[in-house]
Amino acid sequence: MPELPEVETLVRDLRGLILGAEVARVQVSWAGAVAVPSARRFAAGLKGRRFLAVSRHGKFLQFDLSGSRCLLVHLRMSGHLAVLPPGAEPVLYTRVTFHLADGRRLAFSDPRKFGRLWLVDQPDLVLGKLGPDALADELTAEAFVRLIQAHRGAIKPLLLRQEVLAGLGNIYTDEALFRVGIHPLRRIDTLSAADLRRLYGAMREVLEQAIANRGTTLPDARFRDAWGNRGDNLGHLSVGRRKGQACPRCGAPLERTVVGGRGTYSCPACQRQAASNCD
DNA sequence: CTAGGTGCCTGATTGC
DNA sequence: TGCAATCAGGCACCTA
Repeated sequence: MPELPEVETLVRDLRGLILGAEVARVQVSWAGAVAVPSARRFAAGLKGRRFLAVSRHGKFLQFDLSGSRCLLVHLRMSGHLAVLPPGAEPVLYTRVTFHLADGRRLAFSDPRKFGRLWLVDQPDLVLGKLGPDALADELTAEAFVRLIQAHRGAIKPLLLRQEVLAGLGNIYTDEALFRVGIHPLRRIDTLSAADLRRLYGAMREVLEQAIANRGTTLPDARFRDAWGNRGDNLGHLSVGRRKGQACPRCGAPLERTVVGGRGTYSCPACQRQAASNCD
């Protein structure tokens, strides 16, 4: 499931591949993939545009196009983008194909059909609801502490809310909480500012390490970079998908629970529930 | 406000 | 063995 590091990996790859390229024609194979506008207007509106910039906001990819238009892509669960050389076999589950003027294709594939694309004049119409990006320079440790302390309830579900903090998903949230020994259900009001500063540091480390490793490709997942290669970060996960295996810090068997409806991996010894949750 | 549920989807996994 | 039921999961949306 692409989270911030996987999206960043794709952004960096695509930047090198398609900047300056012109869209000759767009083929929408599944109209549901286009959120805004209609599939027909989406295809027509992209024709003849050039890719001027590629960036990322949380898990959204942003492609700035000539003519002051903007293509936004969210991969959700199983979406992917790949640049195919002329004559390459089509990718399975391709939903939208951008035929480039130089003969290559940018293919958006998505078996689960959760991913969406937008063609807009103002990206803020879609991105404006997002909280600060988890790796943004402006998100200092102090800003992070204030951001978290503005909310109540359990820490993990809050970290997953994109309108609060953009970019974290299930895997890296679990990793960051493990690194600082905080239980996923720990109530925010029981965490000190020092706890939250440490969580901030762990979050940035986990994300930056995953980007350096070109993302995490889970055994049963499909994430690939723009070249079709798997990410190398799987072996660097401490708890993710390691139910029953030994905690890398204390050796206790790691457990899988459900928090906020999401599979959650943690160490029952290193990440104890706060006492205040039990009174 | 937060918590908890449902629907969207389909490949993989589980159950009988 | 084989088929059907269930699960996973990001996000929007709904209700309590």
